[in-house]
Amino acid sequence: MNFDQLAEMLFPNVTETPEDLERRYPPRNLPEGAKVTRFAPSPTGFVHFGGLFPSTIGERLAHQSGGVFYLRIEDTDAKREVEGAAEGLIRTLAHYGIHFDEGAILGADGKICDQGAYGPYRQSERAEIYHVYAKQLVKAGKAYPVFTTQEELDALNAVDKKAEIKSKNWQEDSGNRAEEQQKQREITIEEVAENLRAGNPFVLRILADGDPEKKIPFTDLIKGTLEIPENDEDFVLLKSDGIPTYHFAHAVDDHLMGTTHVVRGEEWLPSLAKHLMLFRYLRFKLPKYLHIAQIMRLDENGNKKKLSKRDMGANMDDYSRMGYAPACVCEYIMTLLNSNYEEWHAQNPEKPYTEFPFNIKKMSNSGCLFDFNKLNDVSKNVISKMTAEEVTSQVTEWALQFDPAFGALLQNDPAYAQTIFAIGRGGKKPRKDLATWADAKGYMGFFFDELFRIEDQIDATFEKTDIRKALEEFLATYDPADEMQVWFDKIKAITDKLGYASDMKAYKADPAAFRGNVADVSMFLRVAVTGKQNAPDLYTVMQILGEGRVRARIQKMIDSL
RNA sequence: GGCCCGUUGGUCAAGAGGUUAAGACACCGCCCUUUCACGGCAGUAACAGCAGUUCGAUUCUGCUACGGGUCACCA
Repeated sequence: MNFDQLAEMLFPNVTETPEDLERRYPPRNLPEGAKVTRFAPSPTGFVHFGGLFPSTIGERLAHQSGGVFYLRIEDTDAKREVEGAAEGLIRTLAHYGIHFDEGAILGADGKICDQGAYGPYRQSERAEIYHVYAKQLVKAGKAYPVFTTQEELDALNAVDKKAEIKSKNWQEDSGNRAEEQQKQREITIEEVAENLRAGNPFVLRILADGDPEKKIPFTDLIKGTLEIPENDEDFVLLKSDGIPTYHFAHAVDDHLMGTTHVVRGEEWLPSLAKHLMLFRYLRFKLPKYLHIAQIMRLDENGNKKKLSKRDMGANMDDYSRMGYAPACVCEYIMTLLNSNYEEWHAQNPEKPYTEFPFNIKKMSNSGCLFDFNKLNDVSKNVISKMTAEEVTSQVTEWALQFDPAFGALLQNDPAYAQTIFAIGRGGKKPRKDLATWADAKGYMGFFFDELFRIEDQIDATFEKTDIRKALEEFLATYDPADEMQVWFDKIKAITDKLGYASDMKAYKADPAAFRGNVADVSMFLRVAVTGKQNAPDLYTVMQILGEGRVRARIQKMIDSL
């Protein structure tokens, strides 16, 4: 077989050589130790939690080392592509603080465009580049074409690939594959010529020289030393439409774009042998690999499952809807990424997570389960440190989008809203009640007459006449100008008048001696004023509500008794 | 089924041939407190199993079990 002749027949239009490309995309001029990483999604939908994860790692590695973080769109499968997905991806990532130095970016017109010297950054636009290397491989006798007729191709596209694989008999399959592969390798130059004349499409397959009985030692930066069986499968490099498969595009792109560290999910581990083979055939320097463990969830039977697209917590847009602040989600991701992050954060409470010395060695090599409890806790801590102003504007922004009626109330009187969110904020022991913006309504809704209603009842064990008397007495002596202590002393006085205990210690010593205590009287007032048994400090609440609202609500409660 | 990866409390995890096997979340109790939240203090709870190496193994080796991933002209 004359490989030069074959290469010319298959790629007559390719005139460039790999050397030309090397010149066009020279090595990057970066300081020692600078890492070049990328996020390389296929535009098939929204950003997945499992996608934000590796992109955060890539971003940290690059920017922490003074390197480059770029975005490459892997749109080599036109069948699965979703319109606008790439744009959405970029927007969502930016929302979570993931910004790219180069690659596919969002132009002023909201459309994708390229920025940087190593483009194009959309694989669909790089066909000629791949073909240069494809031709080289054919010339070297490392790749060969396999022809199919159009009818066969249509039939192939028609079947559900996944269903077919599942129903396959594995043992039978492995024997057949080697046989069929051998037959395809033996194609003659005449057969190629004939097929090309007939206009039959072909795929380009690699000529695998591996022996799966032999193991290649390989060091993954997260997994450590692994043993990879050599690849003996003549996998597809170019599909019949001339577009490369992931494997081929990965080798060519990450080489030309100068990627130093490939961060991707561990589901790629089984195809690593293919990539090692490609880099060897193409004489490319192998990048470092970080194969990260999957994010899991618990299924109905209590087994761990890969967090899939349909699961709650998978789509990053879900977090926006649920009211999680991006800063909280990022913080949570950091706790999952590096086990010593929380410790560092405790010691450096004021520093942003971007200053954390992210360390590959501290990354888990087993999967982790998504934990809303932990996310909520992290969120409460993050939000408790925000200023009232910040919380007000974020809650308002969230509510306007997802709870317009509530949003309108907040927007109507921003100063009032801010006073509400200032409760317990600041100081050494800030209130930690909000985990999401959506929680705000439940805690604070009663401040608005439109949302106020009696949610918790006063315990039926108390005499209605006691309640009425307490509330009436309070109205009689209530003066909003009172200092807190004066205000509470008045409540104590009412308590004593009722024959309740104003001294909690005395009450606890002998509960039977009293009909109730000052906490009970406070509870009457709290339910009347807030509609709830649990609320922030009642004095503060009354101060914010103002005399009119306080009196009206208490009167309404008296009337209802 | 083959191949690959993994397995420390309910969850995330530190650790390393000799430790009372950290810490965080969750849960529970107590204290503080007029309720809630916060805060403080304590508590329940773990090295998947079996062999081997060793004076000693959760840590090293092997096997088993379990979990996950993968086996496309998808990425």
